[in-house]
Amino acid sequence: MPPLKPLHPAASPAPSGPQKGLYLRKQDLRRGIELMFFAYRDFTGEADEILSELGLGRAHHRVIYFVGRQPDMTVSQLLGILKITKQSLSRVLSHLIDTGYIRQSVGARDKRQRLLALTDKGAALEAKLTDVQCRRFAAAYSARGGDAVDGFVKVLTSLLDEDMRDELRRQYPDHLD
Amino acid sequence: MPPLKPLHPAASPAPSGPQKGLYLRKQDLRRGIELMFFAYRDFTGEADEILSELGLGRAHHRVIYFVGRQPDMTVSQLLGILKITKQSLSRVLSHLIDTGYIRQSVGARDKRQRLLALTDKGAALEAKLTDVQCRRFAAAYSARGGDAVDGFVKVLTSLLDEDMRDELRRQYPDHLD
DNA sequence: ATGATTGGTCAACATAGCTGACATAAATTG
DNA sequence: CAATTTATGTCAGCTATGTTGACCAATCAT
Repeated sequence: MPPLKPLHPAASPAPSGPQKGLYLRKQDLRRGIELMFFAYRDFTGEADEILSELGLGRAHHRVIYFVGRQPDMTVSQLLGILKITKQSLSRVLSHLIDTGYIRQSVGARDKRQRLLALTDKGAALEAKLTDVQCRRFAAAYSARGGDAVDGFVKVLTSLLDEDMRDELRRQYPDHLD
Repeated sequence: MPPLKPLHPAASPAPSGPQKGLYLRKQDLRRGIELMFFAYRDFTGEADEILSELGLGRAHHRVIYFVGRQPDMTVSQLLGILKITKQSLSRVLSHLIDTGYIRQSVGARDKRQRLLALTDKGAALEAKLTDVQCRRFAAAYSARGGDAVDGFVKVLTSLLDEDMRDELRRQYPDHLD
């Protein structure tokens, strides 16, 4: 593949058009868009490989991750986080239960609820997957330092829809908002 | 849906385990993982809606975006950016050509190459889609300020695979590395 | 001329989302 | 208690987007 030409030749000065801040130039916004695309893909890539060897996909990963994050969560809660249909979840969840990664128990307070938790097998996989992703984050965070991490978290938080920002506040009470 | 319990009760003090930096606590790394998931979903959500009304999907968006970014790019270059198979690209690209969003021309230097460019119709859609995503970024960037944007870009860049970091350096010569 | 590169095509398959319809059991409410 | 709502599950079918593998044609480079 022939290499792409740079979008903006090094010689071209920063345009001084009608922008409110230097970081609000169209060019910078597009870089943000592209960074999100590339970073998300690379960030999920390693876990995807591990999963595919086990015949699992990213959808399974999400279930395992969030169930591991909060044992005995209900199906409703999981649906609310993933924002997919119960039919979509059902396929993935059933498979994880059949293959012994997740177990269900009946809710004590409300017997309609199915409380979800990882089995030992599930917890082992969750640890492995979370580990590779945490390593990547730890490397990035270490390389860039606390101030950069702070900015990263702030900007990502502001990219969220309103309701997810609320949700995150509930999840992480000490979340800088 | 009953609200999720916070992962870490507000009362619990920051653990002082064997961490190198405060932002490298397991909790902070997991928040990073979750932020990437939620932010990516929300960030693509608005564009997805526009696309679905036109019978298009995110794959079409990517093609339109990157072709718009660099007119007359070759199929090889596009494949190299998207990192999908040519068969996957073919389906999407053919559709965009058939429906008049993209046009092809034969390479002048190398007649095997098909140079890709947006039609007026394609450019209009690209503008609309990029606009909604840029708006979201502009809002987030403005809300958080230049230092936060700087940290955001730095951390995302460090989350990339090595080769994509090189690629980005080529794309944005003034990219802080 | 030969071989490599660029691009396209056909077929088959897998994952992961979706809608719609329907069922069951438990909880809640009048 | 009866009626309704809620939580969950299930069946059937559709769509979008990725994958392999095989094969072909045009063009370029040696």
